[in-house]
Amino acid sequence: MRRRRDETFPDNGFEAWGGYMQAKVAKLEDQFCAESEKEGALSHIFRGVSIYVNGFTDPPADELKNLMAKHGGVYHTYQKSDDFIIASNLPDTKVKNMALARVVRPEWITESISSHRLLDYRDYLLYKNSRNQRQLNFVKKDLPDLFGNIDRKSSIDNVNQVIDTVSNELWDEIEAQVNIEIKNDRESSRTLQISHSTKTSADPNFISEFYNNSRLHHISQLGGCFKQHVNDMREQSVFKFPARVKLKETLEPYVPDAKEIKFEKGKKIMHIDMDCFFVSVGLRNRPELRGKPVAVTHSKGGQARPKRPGVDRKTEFYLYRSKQAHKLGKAAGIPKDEIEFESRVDHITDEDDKYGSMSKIASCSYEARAKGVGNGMFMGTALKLCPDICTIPYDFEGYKEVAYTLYNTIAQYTLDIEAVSCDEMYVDCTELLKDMGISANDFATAIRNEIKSKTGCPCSTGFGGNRLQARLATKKAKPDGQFFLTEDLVEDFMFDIKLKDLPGVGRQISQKLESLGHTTCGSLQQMSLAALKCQLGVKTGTQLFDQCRGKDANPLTFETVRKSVSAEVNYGIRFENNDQCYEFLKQLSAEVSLRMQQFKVIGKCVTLKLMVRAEEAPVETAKFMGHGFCNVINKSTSLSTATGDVEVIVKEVISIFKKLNIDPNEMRGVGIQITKLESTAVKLIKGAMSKFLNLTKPLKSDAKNESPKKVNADSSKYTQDFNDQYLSPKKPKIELSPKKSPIIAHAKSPVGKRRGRPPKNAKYQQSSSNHLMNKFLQGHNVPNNPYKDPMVKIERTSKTLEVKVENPSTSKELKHTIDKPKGLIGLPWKEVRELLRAWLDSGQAPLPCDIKLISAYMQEMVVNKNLEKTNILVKFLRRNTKEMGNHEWIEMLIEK
DNA sequence: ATCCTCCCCTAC
DNA sequence: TAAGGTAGGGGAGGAT
Ligand SMILES: Nc1ccn([C@H]2C[C@H](O)[C@@H](COP(=O)(O)OP(=O)(O)OP(=O)(O)O)O2)c(=O)n1
Ligand SMILES: [Mg+2]
Ligand SMILES: [Mg+2]
Repeated sequence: MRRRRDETFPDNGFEAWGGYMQAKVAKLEDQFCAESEKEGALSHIFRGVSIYVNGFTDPPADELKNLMAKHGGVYHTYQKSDDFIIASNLPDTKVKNMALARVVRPEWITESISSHRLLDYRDYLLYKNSRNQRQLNFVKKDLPDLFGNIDRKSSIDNVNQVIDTVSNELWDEIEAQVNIEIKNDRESSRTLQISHSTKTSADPNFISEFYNNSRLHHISQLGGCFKQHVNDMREQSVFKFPARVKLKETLEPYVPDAKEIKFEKGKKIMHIDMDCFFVSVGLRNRPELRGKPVAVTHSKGGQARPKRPGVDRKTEFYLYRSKQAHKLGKAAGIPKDEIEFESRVDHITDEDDKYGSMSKIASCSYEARAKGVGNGMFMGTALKLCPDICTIPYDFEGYKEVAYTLYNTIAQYTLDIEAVSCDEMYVDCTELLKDMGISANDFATAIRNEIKSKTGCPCSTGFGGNRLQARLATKKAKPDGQFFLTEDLVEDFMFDIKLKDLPGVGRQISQKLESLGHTTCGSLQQMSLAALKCQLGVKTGTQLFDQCRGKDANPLTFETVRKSVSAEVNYGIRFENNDQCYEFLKQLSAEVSLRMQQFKVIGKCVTLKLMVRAEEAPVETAKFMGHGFCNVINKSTSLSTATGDVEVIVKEVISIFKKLNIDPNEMRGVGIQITKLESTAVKLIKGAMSKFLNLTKPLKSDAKNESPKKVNADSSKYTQDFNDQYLSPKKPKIELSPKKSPIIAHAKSPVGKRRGRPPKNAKYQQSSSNHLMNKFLQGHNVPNNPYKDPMVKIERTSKTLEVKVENPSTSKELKHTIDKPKGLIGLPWKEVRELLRAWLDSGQAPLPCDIKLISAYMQEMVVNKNLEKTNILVKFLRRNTKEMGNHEWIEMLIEK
């Protein structure tokens, strides 16, 4: 049973159409003011308050708009900088990108109205992070302290002047809280209880609060976003790179000489990675810390604190070590007590010691590394190695911005990019360098300068004949350097490389190899292929055999298909009863489901992962609110049909949970993963829409046209909002205004890999129309792509489609489409927009069926009262078309 | 042989 | 205090 143990406006893609949005916003606002005065307000409690509603809310945006009007507030259809953002259930990827201190639950509005006064919005923050969190909930000794806290709060928080002007009520509110606080203080332990409960999994906002502060969550999400970003760029690009010309102009003419650097097989693979990424970003506005040992961490460090009762670090650390010893013993065939090894937990002292901090260092400067400090290390350990280390806080916004600039800088020159993480990628420069006729060295220098001047952060690059060489070259180049691992250097270079530094060789494998007597590549070259396979398995053995010789046959993978969606929390999990468990599972399911909507997938296999305190482990964990020493249980269910529905997921997950029969008190971690994915995205080929829709239908039904209408509808509305806010700029010019949130997080359907190994799940591939699409687009992979605009690509595509598809009954199907033109309806705004743009760009005369599709779509928009967007569309169409007949018709519709 | 489930490992 | 996520490759061993 137990296994082993602003630009005020969001970039919605229309801004290039002539400053239309600004005018639009102003006009809407005027309209709105007039309207609300006319109606006679019920109260003025929201005077001076403006809101912007993001995503789904209860009550819905329309309702909130009414309420604001009736109570003296302002509702913005598009976000302005002073707006409070009203939201109730943002997925976390979205969360990262907002001014969290202003994201407020809709209850703030409704409850303010029902209590006839403006309540403190801080009590309704959707996300409280440790910095702006209201301090009142925590234990305070005396009043002065408390008030001091509040004062500091208001200034730090940038508390809106609105709040200050209505401060009478605010102060009433604070006084009330203070009284409660005093009362609680008298009943001494009560207060502790309260503060405890806001910090664990039992608290309703725990998940958001945790994710909001989790570095690993952030880098994971960002990494995913950039993979998608590359997919998207490649999908939409015409593979022309004007920036190449500009760059070349700035360079000295290149004279190829005999000593020109050569890489293996003529390939020129670049790897690029930001230097101590989080630190570099943090140092941009802390120049006084440059040159010092610096670390990014949550803890201030160096403070001894009282021991929590029940903590037994010795026992817990012993368990970690013996588990590791056991593994090693098994791996190397040595009795486990004879093994010597280093554990992460070796140098950590007790909590009441100044070296006792178990806060992790996300990234540290090279000055700190010189003293032995490393990423992922405990703060306590680091302090011992480097007592004068300075700590700086996280800046997730900043990381996102810099990462985005990094990617877009490279993308100006080529899209042959494999995204690795937010600070790192591989780039196939073979075509690029040949086309530009410049040297790898010049390109590296130029690109690094460009990135540094745009972001203020240094990076390093390495070049080689394959990905392994490029990556090792980068390591050698760091910090702030570049290195070219040319063919003639490879052999000597590899000899001294530590096995641990090979990508894919981590703690377990390197320690195992060490027990076999190998620490370096040169040494491992002695080992036979057969022996390696035997020790490490066929794949890993073969890979390592090649790697230690500097060989790597794996090509870069530019485009990726997602194979799983998951969410887990292994921090702060403490339940008192089963109901709390269920509630948490529900919330986590909702998170997973939202992410699935975002990625436009549904899935067939639900896996629940639990971390449960091991029997021997102390109840109180060494790390505050950590998971401690645990057994991990994974249990999955296969569904007969794929789903993305929260209810279904919750049901499965709870059913698994019940079967496992776990004591809720012993739970330390929970995760939900969905695999066996299918795409729900209706993939559009730009232009020739009707034809495509016809042809897609058979494919879609083949693919089990299961995507429930409900999910689909929600998803498209959700995604639409999402995209409106976060759509990434297409043109590099946007990079000039770094204020503009650089978001890459918009959802796109997965696209089949163009290179690399075929996905295991062939069904998904076949069933996805994207696969077809992708196959047909391969022409764009060729250098010097002759196609000038998206339309050409499309025509070509649809022709191919016509040829490929055997079904001859095109005309019949076409009729079908005209009769039931739901083709565009339900598609995300963004896709429709792209489609129309491409369609108009083509200059192609609209076919009657296309017009019908658009009309139907707009009609639907009107029905849904989505007038703003309809209006935008109409104006856009009018500006860009000479054919007015159909649009007059549409306008008639709107006036109705 | 091939698939499935559970697990381990790695990377950022 | 502290924020130990997430996706992918791969292997063992049982079911088919
Ligand atoms: N255990 C880790 C490793 C990394 N990161 C985060 C912080 C890093 O800044 C970022 C990028 O990881 P890198 O491996 O690229 O490390 P750095 O960029 O910090 O340093 P380097 O100069 O070696 O690339 O990911 C983290 O939070 N925890
Ligand atoms: Mg880095
Ligand atoms: Mg990196």
